[in-house]
Amino acid sequence: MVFSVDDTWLLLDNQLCFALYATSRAVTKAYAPLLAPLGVTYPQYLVLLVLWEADGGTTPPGAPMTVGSLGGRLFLDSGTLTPLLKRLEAAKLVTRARSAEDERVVHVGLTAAGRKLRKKAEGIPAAMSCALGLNGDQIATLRDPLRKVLARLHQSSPAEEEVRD
Amino acid sequence: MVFSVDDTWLLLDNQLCFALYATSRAVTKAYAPLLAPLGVTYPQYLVLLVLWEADGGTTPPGAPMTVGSLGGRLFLDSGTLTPLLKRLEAAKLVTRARSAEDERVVHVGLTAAGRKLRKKAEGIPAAMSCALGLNGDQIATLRDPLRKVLARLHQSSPAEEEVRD
DNA sequence: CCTTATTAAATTGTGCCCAATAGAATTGCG
DNA sequence: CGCAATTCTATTGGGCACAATTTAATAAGG
Repeated sequence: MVFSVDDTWLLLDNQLCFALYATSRAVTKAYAPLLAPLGVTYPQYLVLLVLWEADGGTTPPGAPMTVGSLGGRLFLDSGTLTPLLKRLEAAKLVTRARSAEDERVVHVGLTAAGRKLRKKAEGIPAAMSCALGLNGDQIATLRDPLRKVLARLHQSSPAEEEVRD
Repeated sequence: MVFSVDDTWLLLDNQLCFALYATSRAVTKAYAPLLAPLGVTYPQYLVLLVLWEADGGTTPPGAPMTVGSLGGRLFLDSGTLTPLLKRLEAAKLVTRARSAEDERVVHVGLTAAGRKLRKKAEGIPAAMSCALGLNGDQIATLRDPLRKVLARLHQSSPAEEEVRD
């Protein structure tokens, strides 16, 4: 039995991209019950992860997070982040304020409630690891090649920054 | 230097789920220039893949595709598919028609233009393989564990079908 | 039969995502 | 300085994704 390359590669279940697309959606759905107690969506949770990190232990007042730096970490632009941050602000988890030095910039920070939410989130990674059926090694084994692909895609289509040759 | 487990696992760049989420979005974006000549989006392309398969060589008139069977393949429900199929219908690529035997069911089929589009799509998998920087083996090595995770997630949260014990 | 479940799609409402554009502030340069 | 590029955020508009509800048709049980 002979298949043409095209026939085989066009089959949905042979495609990596579809596996990626479907799994990503399924994972996001799997977060819903874990995030419900926190009252946030998965993209909102990602914003909080970045803010918790920036807020973190050593020398807390590093450069404050902005819409742009958040977008740099999450690969999202203001078109997505602005309304999302407004919802987090309405939920009283984050603050948004124009920078005094540069009025173009909007600083994003955690409220006390937002900081406090971190405690309730600490069990989530372990719960997801269990839901996915993967241990730490297996997670790394899957994560690292994905980050390689991601880096390559961002290289060929950089998120607006200068491309150095 | 000692990190608590929670600290390490909450770091964005350690998370598999974020790598999945970010890579999936980047991949969808990478499809845009490849799909632009066909005039469809990535989810619309996925629907066409399923229809092309069902339309395919051996014994063409297998059971006709329906909104439900399409959703079964793509893990999407009518809330997503109905408007998407209406757009594909408006683009004259697919047909939608109530089944005569069961008026609840909507048959989805390809128009001549939809069938013809397959030719223009045949180069896409190879182009993506190149854009991702992965050969066939590497694609399989990444795809198969993703499908395992996907299967597990669909098992714990089945898409509405009966759960057998 | 005839009523009650069940099923398939469609609809509604909320929240992403992203491209394109617009506004406003700042920077660079002549 | 003055003004043209640049930068940062917000806005607009289209297209997913999904939960929850609705509508219509069929199946099942008494």
